[in-house]
Amino acid sequence: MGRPSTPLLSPELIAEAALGLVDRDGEFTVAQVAAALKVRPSSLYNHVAGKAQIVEAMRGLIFRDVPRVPSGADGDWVQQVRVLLRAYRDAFAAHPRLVPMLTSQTVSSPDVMRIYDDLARILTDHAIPGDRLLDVITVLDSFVIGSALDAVAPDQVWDAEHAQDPRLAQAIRAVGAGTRRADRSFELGLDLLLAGLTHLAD
Amino acid sequence: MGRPSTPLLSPELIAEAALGLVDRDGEFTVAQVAAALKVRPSSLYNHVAGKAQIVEAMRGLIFRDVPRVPSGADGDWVQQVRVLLRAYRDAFAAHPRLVPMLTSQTVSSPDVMRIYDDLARILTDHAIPGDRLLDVITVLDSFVIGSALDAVAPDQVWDAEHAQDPRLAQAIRAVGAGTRRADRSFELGLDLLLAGLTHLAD
DNA sequence: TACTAGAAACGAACGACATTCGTTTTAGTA
DNA sequence: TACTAAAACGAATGTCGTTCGTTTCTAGTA
Repeated sequence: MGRPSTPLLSPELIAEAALGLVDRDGEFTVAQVAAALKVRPSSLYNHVAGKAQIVEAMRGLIFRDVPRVPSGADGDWVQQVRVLLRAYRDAFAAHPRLVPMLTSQTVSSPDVMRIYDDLARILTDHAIPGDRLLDVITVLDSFVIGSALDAVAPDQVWDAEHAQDPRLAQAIRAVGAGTRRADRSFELGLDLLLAGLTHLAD
Repeated sequence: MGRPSTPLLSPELIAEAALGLVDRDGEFTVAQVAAALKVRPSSLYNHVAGKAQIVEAMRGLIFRDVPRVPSGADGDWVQQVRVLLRAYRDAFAAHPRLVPMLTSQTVSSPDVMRIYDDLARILTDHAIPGDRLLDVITVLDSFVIGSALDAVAPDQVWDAEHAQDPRLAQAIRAVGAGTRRADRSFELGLDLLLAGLTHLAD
């Protein structure tokens, strides 16, 4: 009992333990996180304010390693945007079951703003008019988040049984497994949006 | 006590009461729903299996009134898709605080599949190749859901204080209030995606 | 070096909440 | 008119997040 010689907990350790549970079970309880860290639930509250804050810490975790796009990055600007959005989306896709939890609260985490900043710089440096900047970023952000949610959806959503239209039912049967399907759709949407952006830049 | 002469409850009444609470508070408890219906919490379980089912009933409620697009609808097919997606998105936007709850579970509600069916029919009837159909629908669906989530986000997300890039910060300050901003972005994304689809149809 | 303040872990307890079960009353039906 | 099932209720239960007082140890200071 009492304070240990070396701390057993930290916000990062708590977030990592919670993320492990979410990846495995799709949910987590404070008691489970405590058990994973060989600690009593009440101990967590010396490091985080509550369960919601643990979720925010997980958000920080998954975006921490999204690489910045340097000012003089190689490739044309469309390619730069493409790479950035892929990295943004991959951060979600690496922890699919976490995504729904991140949609409940919309906190302006610095880790997310950093991505917006890079996006804004690339777009304004290359032909996107300033009065459209925020709308364009919102469109791209919406698509990425929507795609991330789609990747979580079990293929049950695309259950051929529920489709009235026979061509839709057949298309559902023809398509591959979950991850590949979501990947292909994301790339298609990226192509469509970026092609549209080049027209907007003219 | 005992069974009343005329039933006080039904799945629809329960869903409507819950939706009212979600619109007002952004959340709901079973006890609150019961109180709104002048009933004890345990009574609800004679009509719905649990809280998750109440959420699903709310999903059905908001999509129930999305109009079908008839086979011989007027306007070109791009316009038909545009109208359908707007209606789909408006159904979300009418109850913003409900949207995050709908992302947790992904059940194939018939009310949603009906929208997919119409979408599939319009797209295949007009030039979208069958092997791309499901990907296109997924792209459009992802964008709509992402946009719906964006509409919930308080403008705090677009807080100029957190933006490093000065041009982003200025763009944030220049933009209007929440709802109009989300509407404009949705229309822009719609333009971009539909323009891309016409190229895909060639 | 002795002393103090605060950090960190713990145990106990609380309150909110979803859910279950047995009971009671009434509606519908053979 | 009896019987079955529906529908509302009250009580009870288990889970869960969170708070609080206590204990022990670390770090800073006179």
